[in-house]
Amino acid sequence: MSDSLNARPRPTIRDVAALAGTSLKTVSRVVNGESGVSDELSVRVRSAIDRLGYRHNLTASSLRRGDGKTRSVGMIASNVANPLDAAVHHTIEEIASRRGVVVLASSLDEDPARERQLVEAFAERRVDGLIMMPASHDHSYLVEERRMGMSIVFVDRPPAFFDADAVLVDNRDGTHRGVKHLMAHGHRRIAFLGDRRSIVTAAERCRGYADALEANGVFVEPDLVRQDILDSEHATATTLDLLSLDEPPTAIFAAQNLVTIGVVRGLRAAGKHHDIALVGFDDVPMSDLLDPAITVLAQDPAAIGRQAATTLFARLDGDRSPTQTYIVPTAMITRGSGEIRPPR
Amino acid sequence: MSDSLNARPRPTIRDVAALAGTSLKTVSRVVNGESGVSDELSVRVRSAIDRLGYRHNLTASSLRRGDGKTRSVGMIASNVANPLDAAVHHTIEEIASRRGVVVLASSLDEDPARERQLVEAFAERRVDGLIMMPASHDHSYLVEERRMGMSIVFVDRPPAFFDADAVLVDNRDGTHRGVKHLMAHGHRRIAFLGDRRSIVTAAERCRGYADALEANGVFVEPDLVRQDILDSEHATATTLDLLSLDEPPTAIFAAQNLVTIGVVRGLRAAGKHHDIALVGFDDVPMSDLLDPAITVLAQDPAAIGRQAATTLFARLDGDRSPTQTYIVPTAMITRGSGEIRPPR
DNA sequence: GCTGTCTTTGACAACGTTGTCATAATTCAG
DNA sequence: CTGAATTATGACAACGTTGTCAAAGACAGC
Repeated sequence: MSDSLNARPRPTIRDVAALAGTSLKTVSRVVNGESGVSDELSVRVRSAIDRLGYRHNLTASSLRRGDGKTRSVGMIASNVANPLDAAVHHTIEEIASRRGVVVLASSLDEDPARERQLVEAFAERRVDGLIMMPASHDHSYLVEERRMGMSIVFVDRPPAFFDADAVLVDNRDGTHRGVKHLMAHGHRRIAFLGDRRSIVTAAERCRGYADALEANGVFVEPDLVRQDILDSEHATATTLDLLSLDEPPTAIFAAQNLVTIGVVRGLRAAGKHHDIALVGFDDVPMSDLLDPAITVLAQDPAAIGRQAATTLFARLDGDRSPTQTYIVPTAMITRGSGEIRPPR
Repeated sequence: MSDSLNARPRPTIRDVAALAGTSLKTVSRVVNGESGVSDELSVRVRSAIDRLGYRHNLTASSLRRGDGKTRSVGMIASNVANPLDAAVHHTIEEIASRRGVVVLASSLDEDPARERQLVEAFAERRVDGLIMMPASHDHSYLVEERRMGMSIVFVDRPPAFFDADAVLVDNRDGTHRGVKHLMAHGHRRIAFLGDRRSIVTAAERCRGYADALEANGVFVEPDLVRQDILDSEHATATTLDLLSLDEPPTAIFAAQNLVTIGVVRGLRAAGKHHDIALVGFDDVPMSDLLDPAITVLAQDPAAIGRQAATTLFARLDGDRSPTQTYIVPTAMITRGSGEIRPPR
């Protein structure tokens, strides 16, 4: 690290001006590509910039500028390592970077307290906008933030007690379609394994399950509905438990990707993976290579990210129209596991 | 968006001071938790802060502060949607957030030009440090940045023409061990499928393959070494091509996760997945559920991220010791595909 | 009471930039 | 050649904060 010994402070516009033999303001004009600087002077300034290794200081710039824009947006994800979140992040970041905007990304790991901390951290850095996959159930605290100029778009889960743009997935309808698909293949005893009930999307999916059964005149049997499944292992155990019932289900709907993986493990362990049908919500990587391959309702993370980013930037560009909720449809990918028929 | 109509500007320290009936400086002291403010005044200031919804402005703060720290670090990933990068990102973000530091994350998608753009974008925002998974092959341009105070840690790939801390993976040795494992199971005709040769890690892995063969007195047969594989489909096609040779390989080493997936598809398509052994570099999600399950050399993204973050923060805290390279070992996970024996 | 120390408080400048406005130089119409 | 309009340039204040320093008050020791 020998360089850091002869560390020198970053040159400022002042240093550039001195070297180019001109004033602060002229350098500022060149840096910002404003018109009204003679070619000769402009060249001199630019060469001084190169010689000094000058870097524009956006911190100072955005402080002084009228609009107060920092050219940064925050993304609050459930977990940036989750494949869906990561894919959404990637799309947002790509669109943002085309506009010279950077993305601050943080995970909240289903912790509502952390959500507020992160909003505060981003507010203190004066991000222009926020893309948020929330964990809390009351977003009224954001009213103040927005009044003070922060645009906010919700993704994956809707805002509560707060009016904002949202990009959601057709949880209820998608699940409905998935369960209907199982019924079309002759199933009547269909189990539902879902994530924490407190997560709005999980609850919606459960509702879609009930919708589908009822629409086909089948009663929801409480014993077949298992919610609040926290992880993959829990899903495996629940699957084994379901299989040990006197009248086990002939099909399973797994309402989330980690749950799906756990169910697959459970079915394998019981040697039933070719006998019991399975449809999962969320695509699962490599699932086409399993035997049977898994039928899923796949989300489209690129479409979700794109919609979120374009909505946010439209707001930043001054769009004042009423808030909107966009539903990005899921696509059913039939691969085998969902087409297994029940024994007659 | 009715709020944005009655948008009001963010209150400043000035507004808080006026409401609390005190001076700027006292509010600043309270906000920064400095000592030497009477309890009574401190309470008055805090209540004024709450009433106004005041948010500390870190942009202004870091401009004024002596140390010039922005409490932000940048991460330049190959692709934030790549599971490995995303996991590393998550760990870094967690460690950073414990210190009140935010993480700017961007992808460069193997584009060296973008690498420089991103460094510039981060430099203009005066990030305190940079964690970088580079795409370019000459990092001497970073000398200037570091001299001006930016700490830099390389991850996954080493710096070139630039002395910096690096957190790397035992590509060569890991591959060596994987290929040796195949040889221990009786294989002699082992194919190697690798990523772009221009990527240093890919080249290292290829070298490890050659090492292992030579250490066991087997000549490297050029026909069995396929590099510059760009994606999963390409790997599938290459696998099929290898299988059509007069003397096809009895085992395959896939040097990267997408390649591994492609190879699996190819072996399946040819109905050879139970006959030809396979070891992959990088773990592959769900690979334990495949038949056969896949033997891999797994990286430890959490360990990589932790090492990168702690190294960076040590530098930010003033550590001036000589730069170091940390090697995070890979672990071989034997699951079945790598233990298939050749026909006798 | 007086001196000296310690604590609390605030006035002011400064961080690096850009908005505003004034001035000097140039061009153009008549 | 004059006066007006236009262009190029720079002086200065301001953005919201914190570092520096000085002043005022409280308190102890004599």
